[in-house]
Amino acid sequence: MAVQERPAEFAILGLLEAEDSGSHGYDLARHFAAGEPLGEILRLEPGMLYHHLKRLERSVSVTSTTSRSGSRPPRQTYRITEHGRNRLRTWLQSPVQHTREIRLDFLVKLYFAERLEPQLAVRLIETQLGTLRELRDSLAARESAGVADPFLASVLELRIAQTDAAIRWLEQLQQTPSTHESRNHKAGMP
Amino acid sequence: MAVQERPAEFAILGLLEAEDSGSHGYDLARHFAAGEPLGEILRLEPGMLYHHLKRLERSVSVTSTTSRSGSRPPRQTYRITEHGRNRLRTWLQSPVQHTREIRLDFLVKLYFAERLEPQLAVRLIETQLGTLRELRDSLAARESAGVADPFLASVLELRIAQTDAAIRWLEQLQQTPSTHESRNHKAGMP
DNA sequence: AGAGCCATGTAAGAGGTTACATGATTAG
DNA sequence: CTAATCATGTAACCTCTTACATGGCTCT
Repeated sequence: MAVQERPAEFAILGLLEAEDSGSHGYDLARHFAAGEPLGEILRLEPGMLYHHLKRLERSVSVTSTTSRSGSRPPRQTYRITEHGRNRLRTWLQSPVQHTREIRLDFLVKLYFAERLEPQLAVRLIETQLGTLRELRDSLAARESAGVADPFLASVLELRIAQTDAAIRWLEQLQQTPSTHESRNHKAGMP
Repeated sequence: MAVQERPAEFAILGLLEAEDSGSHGYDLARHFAAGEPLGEILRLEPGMLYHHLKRLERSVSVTSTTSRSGSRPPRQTYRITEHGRNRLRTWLQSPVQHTREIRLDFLVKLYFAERLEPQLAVRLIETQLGTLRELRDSLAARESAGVADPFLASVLELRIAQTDAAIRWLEQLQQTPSTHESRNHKAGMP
């Protein structure tokens, strides 16, 4: 697995971006539970969630403040930083490079792009379509150039079929734009 | 990742099944290098290869004999055992349960089924088609039952599209049967 | 009083990546 | 003589999964 993917960390950043007042671990955890839309594509157990929060703090993408309300156990309230916001925005604008990443990485990007700034989602779908079309064309070129091994030919056909399916799905997304109300839409992320 | 997947170990078993006289690590490694058909779907670095061989030996799926030929460095020659043969055959007959496993696990199964016993590949394609069609139907049922969240509806549509693409690819495989000569075809695995 | 929720973690271990260690032999 | 190939591993380091530890609060 390539270094620097970590859709989970960007998902956490995305949740914090939508919460001006910050959020704490247990609160964030609910979004990753079964039944929640985000939980349907990305499951995150408490252990890993708290681990990611520590990592994000180390990379200065979030800051935390300890607060005890009454006699409850103390909470770590996390807020996204300027640096975190920049990383998030860059990530949300970058299409995934491989068809297999559509299922997880791209869906997470789409989820937050739609919720944070619908225009971002429109552009993301466009650039992702461009990337996948290039990929499809390069696969098709390899196929028509002739593949010696019949097994490898099948593999190529599978990849083309999966990529085409993703392309058609994206085209359909483009035509039936999200009716999602941008409840958390802010004037614009920096 | 679920326990007990390890397509890499079954790939090693598959290679050993085709070599009556056994094989050693460095020899096996060549099959997993770039350029080789197997290497196109499953890359295995030396470190992991030797690690898997040790594991397979511990689980009595293979046995090893040390042999030094001349003054060369001593080789560990590995041979598949009866138990290993049974595990391999069971694995080759089991369809994968998720669409995302088509790209790796299923392709490895197909690769070895075709090479070891073409009839096995025919049956594997059939049962895999059955599994994927059931999956597609259950996804379609959930879709027509109505999904509240529009984002989740998109996710469902993507999964259906990817599953359909895999189904059509398998149907095409079925119609244009492998012309692969069963060079290593034996009377039949036990 | 007990169940379950709030809240944050640690521990153990499976599994993988990358790089390097070692040392002999063969090809140019 | 130098580089590549043969041959087998170890070491360090990530990531993720699963399970559990801790302790207070709230609801019935």
